[in-house]
Amino acid sequence: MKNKIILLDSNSLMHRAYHALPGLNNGKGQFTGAVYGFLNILFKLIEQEQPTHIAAVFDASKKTFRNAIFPDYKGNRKPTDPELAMQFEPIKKILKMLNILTVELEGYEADDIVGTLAKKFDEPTVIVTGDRDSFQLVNDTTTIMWTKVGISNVERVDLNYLHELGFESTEQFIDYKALRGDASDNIPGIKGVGEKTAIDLLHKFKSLDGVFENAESISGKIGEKIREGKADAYMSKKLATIDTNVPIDVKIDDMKINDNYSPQLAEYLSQLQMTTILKKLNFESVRKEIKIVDVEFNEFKNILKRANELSMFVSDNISVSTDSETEYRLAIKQELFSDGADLAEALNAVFASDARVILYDAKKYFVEGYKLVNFFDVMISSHLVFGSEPIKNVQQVFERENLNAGSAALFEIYKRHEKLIADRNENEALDVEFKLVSVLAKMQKRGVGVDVSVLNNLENYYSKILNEISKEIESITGSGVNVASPKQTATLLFETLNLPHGKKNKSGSYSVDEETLTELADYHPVVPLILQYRKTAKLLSTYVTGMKTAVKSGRVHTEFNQTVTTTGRLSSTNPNLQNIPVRGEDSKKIKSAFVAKNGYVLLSCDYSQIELRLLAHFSGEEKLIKAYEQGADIHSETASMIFGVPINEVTSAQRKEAKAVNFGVVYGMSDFGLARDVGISVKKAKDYIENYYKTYPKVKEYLTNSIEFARKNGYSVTYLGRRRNIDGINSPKFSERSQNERFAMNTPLQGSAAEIVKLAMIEIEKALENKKSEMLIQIHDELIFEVAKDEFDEVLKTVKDVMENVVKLQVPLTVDAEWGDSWGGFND
DNA sequence: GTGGTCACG
DNA sequence: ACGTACGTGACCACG
Repeated sequence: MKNKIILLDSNSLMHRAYHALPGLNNGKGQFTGAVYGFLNILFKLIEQEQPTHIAAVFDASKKTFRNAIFPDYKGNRKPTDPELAMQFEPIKKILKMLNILTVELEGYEADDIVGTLAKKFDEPTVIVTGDRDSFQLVNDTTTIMWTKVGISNVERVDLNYLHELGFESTEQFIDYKALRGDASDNIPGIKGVGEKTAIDLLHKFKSLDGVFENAESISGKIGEKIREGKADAYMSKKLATIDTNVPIDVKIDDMKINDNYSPQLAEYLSQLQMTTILKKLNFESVRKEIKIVDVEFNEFKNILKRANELSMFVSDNISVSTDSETEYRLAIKQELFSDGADLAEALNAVFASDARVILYDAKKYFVEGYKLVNFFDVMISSHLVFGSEPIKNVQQVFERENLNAGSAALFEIYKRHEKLIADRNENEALDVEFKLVSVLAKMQKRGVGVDVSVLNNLENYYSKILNEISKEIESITGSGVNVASPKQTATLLFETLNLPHGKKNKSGSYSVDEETLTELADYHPVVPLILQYRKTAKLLSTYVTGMKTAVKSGRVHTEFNQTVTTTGRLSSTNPNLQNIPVRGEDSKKIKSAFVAKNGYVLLSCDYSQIELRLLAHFSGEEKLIKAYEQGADIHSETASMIFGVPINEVTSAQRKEAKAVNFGVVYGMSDFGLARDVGISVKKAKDYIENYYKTYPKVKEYLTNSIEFARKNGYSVTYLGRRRNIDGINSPKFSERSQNERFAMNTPLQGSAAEIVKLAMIEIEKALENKKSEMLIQIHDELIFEVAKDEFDEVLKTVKDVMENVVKLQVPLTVDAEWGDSWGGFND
């Protein structure tokens, strides 16, 4: 096949695309218009021109050899918009993944390099640019695709085109510029010579040299100006002439196209939410070539026997693949159809195979009682690969990878993710998640004991209270308002009763949340009743009635999700056992319904201030480290420092405020947020924060670094290397940018804490393997066990020991323990 | 299905 | 001038 080269004047194209689509962003604060427009031009031209080689050329710096000739060259240029500037790294990254060579060289403009390459290879070449300067590069083999206006209007510029413009040669085109100048590049040309004069002169004298050879014969004012402007004209010619001898080492093979795109490409494009581009790229090679082979059970088993790696997908059949191209399908016995294999038998065969089994949601199979020895869970790898975005279902994963559901697609995703995770140093994070899968499955299956009679009593108790409150509200207000409806409550309080209103909520009506109502408590007797009603209704519906429906054979079995949170924490659903009330008398009532079985106690072990300790560890702040080493009360310590009082004179109010500051740091504190939480003025809060950072300067430094890291890389990273995408951190919108900065500060702390707990869980599960005692629940920094009384001392020691020593930090980790016959009646 | 509210770390 | 604490899930009303 004959060669054909496409050379992209990338800076010019990025500018064109950016100005055609200036505001285009993906809704996450990332501007993508230039990238999007650039790729659209690129793909259109690839299709149209069918090149064999491509290079994308960039400007390396603003100052070039032209500035040595004329310091003001391009001196009138405004700085590049930051919204455009931030798109250069993404486009280069994408070009790399497309296997398209990017070229840049310090001191040279893109069009010099383009000109050099065009001349060097002497092959049919198409230069893509929005810049008319490059017209001088046109010759018999080189044409230009010129993005005349915007990005969709592309014209082919060849020698004929130049003739039609009135130029007899490319040389004339340069001379034209030497005479006329170029305002946009700040090339002076000859003062007083405009477009028309320049063209007239070139028609008459053919060239710049010709003009000056005959300069004396040009009469009038214009002749004078031309003679005066000789030096300017020749300098302008130098500036306008593209340097085709740039010392650059590119071989033609470096530019060879290769559509074996990087596996990261689809992922990255979908991260930028460039769905149109994704479609255009047709990541369908896998899809198109999939061979589907229907097999019987014996053949199926033979395939399993031969496999080293095996993906499995279950729908109305069970399909397996040992590569991305072929799918072996086994029909499953359905209710209406008697033929086909038994699903359980087929699954057992799969999991008994020596192969690594690639599947979606391994925990589901563990819970169903299958034993998976060697597996790769695509649900979990997706959560890591997608920057810790929540994974909702398998369909979402296939969509993001641009593949159709099937076992071959799962195999393809496995290959992509395995490489990606290794490249991103997330192997350890992945490994921990995989090891945790079976641990969580066991915890779910164990469940926790619930005494339903306690719940029944509570149901009566709270129902009665609710009835009474309702009656009282009705008698006070004279109307049957439904307090559960924020809308009705707002109407009652702010229209009927005319109480002073506070903030509005998102939907524009006045908020009736707890904070607002607490402030209004003294205004009208109905307000405290509403608050009390709400609290009681919550307890009744969520924790009493709701829990009752979740009890199966005396136990509730929550579901722990590994792929929901953005920080790497677990979440708990159906029912959520991570938000059982802990404060106040009612919490004890509810918790007393959770009971240990006969001969056992419930043991709770929780990390003390794990996130603050991680802050001390990561920041290396000596004062914090020392305080923790000495087992000091960190909140009092902080209070003493920020309020400037001796440690033994810190009041409980000061300690409370300092505690809020300490929490605030972990959340990426703002003065406003702290003020609101503590109930002090913003000014005071600002002082506290300032004092805090003065006291612990390395904490400040650490947090700044966390933000800088996210800004530079687009993600935050945890102890084990988990990444969370932080993509709005460069947003021009203050609130969005600030929010992302808080994410950047909080994620490494919350995420690393979550990982430490996960590591402990894995080790504890192993340590308790041959014990009667079992781990049941995880509540972020707390683990709850059902411990056989005769194993108690040993188990407590083991658990505490593992939790405190599972990682080695610059500060000690400490664990507090409580235990009792029920969750509510702890007696330590 | 979404928003408001409130339970937790 | 901007308009906030970080991370979740369940329940209710309402469209």
